[in-house]
Amino acid sequence: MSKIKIPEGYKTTKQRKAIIQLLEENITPLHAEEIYLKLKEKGIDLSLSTVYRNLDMLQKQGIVVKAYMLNEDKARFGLASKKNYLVCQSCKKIVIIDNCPFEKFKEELIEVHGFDILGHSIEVYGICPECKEKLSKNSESSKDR
Amino acid sequence: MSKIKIPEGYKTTKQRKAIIQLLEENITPLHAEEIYLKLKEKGIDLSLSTVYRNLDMLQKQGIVVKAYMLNEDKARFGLASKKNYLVCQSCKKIVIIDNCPFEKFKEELIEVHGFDILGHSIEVYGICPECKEKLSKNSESSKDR
DNA sequence: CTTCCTGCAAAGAGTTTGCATCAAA
DNA sequence: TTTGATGCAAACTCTTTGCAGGAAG
Repeated sequence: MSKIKIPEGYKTTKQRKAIIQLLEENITPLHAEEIYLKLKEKGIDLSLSTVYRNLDMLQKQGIVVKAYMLNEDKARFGLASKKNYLVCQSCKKIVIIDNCPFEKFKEELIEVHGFDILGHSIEVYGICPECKEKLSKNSESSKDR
Repeated sequence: MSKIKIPEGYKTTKQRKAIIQLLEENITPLHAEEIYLKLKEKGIDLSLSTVYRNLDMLQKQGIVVKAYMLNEDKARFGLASKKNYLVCQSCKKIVIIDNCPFEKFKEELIEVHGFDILGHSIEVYGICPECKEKLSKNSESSKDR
């Protein structure tokens, strides 16, 4: 059951429903082609251009956000509600930052620069606990205890 | 006089020097083509592929950062030292955030998620004071005083 | 002189678009 | 029915690459 509703004036097609559902299931923003392939695997019949056209529409409706990650040249698409996240540079796992502390910072920016703040995006790169453990094991065994 | 030095093993060509200098002069990260055109205007003879090749090298050396801005599909390139900024959505002016408050937040993330933090990027979108003023004038005059 | 750099043109990759067909309302 | 959505293939845009000539060390 999808929480996101298809906007007024747009038809409910199985491709569109599937794309939205997939975005809801995935915390990680996906490449257009990943969306296409994952849905194909699930037995949904669609084309890459349908994926792009739907993502474009959803972006214009403010439902989807398009973002480029560090050292990548393909756009990723995710739900607008999932915007601030941590990325593990080793396994690429993504962890959403729920209580974005940016709100506090906002006031400061408004004071100092006089900007009206409309929005923001934060990307943080690091190593997740699981990978940290694996990596330290490897370095220990290479030291041969 | 350029603060950035050309890395060891790379030759000092006029194109390379000019690209680095241009990046130093501009707070705003530039598109590859903008760099190409601006340098052409200054009378420097270069090609677009030279721009790309140099930016690529500088990025691998950690001197330059490649970033995509919201609603843009072309990469922008700026010096790595100029990473956190405010962007005016109206005039596209960029203001660098000097004292990034992220450091405080980092501790919190490490505690909550157990990530080792390697780096981060913050983009903030808003309207700068100048544009705000212009925009409010326009809406007043449209109200006809 | 040797090595690296450049310009040009061609190739590549991701994304967008036109058109005929198809399905939702 | 009417209107919007889809699939396909072609077109486009940005970026990368191969190669021969040229400049820096």
